[in-house]
Amino acid sequence: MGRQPCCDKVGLKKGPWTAEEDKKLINFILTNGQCCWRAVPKLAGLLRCGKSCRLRWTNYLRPDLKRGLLSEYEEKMVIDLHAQLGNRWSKIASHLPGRTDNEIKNHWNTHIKKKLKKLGIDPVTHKPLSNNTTDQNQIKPEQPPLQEQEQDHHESSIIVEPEIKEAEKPEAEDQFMTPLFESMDTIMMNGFCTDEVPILEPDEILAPCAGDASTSSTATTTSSSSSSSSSDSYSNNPSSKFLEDLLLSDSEWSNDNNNNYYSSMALWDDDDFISSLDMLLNDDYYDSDRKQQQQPFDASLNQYPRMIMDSSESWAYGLF
DNA sequence: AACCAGTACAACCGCAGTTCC
DNA sequence: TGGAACTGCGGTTGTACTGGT
Repeated sequence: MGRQPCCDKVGLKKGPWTAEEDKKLINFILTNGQCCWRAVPKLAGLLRCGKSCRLRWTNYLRPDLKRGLLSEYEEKMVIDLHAQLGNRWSKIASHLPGRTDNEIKNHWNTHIKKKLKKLGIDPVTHKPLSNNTTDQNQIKPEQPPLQEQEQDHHESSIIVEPEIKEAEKPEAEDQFMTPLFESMDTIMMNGFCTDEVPILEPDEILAPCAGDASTSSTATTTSSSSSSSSSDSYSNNPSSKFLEDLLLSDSEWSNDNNNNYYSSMALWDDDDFISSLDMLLNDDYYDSDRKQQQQPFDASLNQYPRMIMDSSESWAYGLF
């Protein structure tokens, strides 16, 4: 017997999600938590496969996601991490709270690659492009990309990140930071590391899964098996404490970032999240107060992705 | 106004790893 | 211990949008 396909294919919807589907999914996860994605579409009344639901949730609907372009700081972080980890987007994403692997991957392919090339840096090897030629293929045979080098490490069981003990990660990663970006190093040397910024797990926000709250967090994209220890430590703490700490940090960060990006971080405390979701799930409420809902947000700080947003869809984006 | 090429990003696909029985 | 089920990940595709002509 072959493996059962992830979905029946027949009769299942594909393509862009509608607001109605989003609502159903959010409603379901709100009441049931994240468990058994295969069963989600059936139970939630969606004509989607479980995989599609999971992706929609982790990449788009999760309340702890940041929306908008990556800040300059985040970009540098991505570049630096990419130099160390290669195309392991989920690992990279785990260092950037509120960002998904998909988002980072897209941003890399559409923005960062070009920027690096403009700066004369090979986005694959993270080394200066040859002056003689722009054909990076001529470099490759002599100088394998860091990514490939790391592959070799994997093959010889010398794995960069997985072998780093959780408690040692911040220091350990400092060692791996390349000097490509002095500012990054400076930040790291000053004691800031994204590993110290806990990733807000959905189960810290949402009502716990009826079945097993302890496992619900594993369904998030950013909570890979190597998700930071800090998130673990915070999972036992009230999220209000976490947010308190985080917001304090944010205010400091925003002073260091001209664009005040972090002031727009969409992290919610428990009460706000639930009440706001209830509010937003109610079209009438949201439609009538949409302008008011959006007022606190500076459009320049919340550069939502270009989307088709009619009045029935925009409720979802008010979340972020 | 219409067309077209380039861009950005959501979503899909298929494979690999993990868990469970 | 092996296989099925489930989940996560990275690569790729599809399509809406933008800007130029």
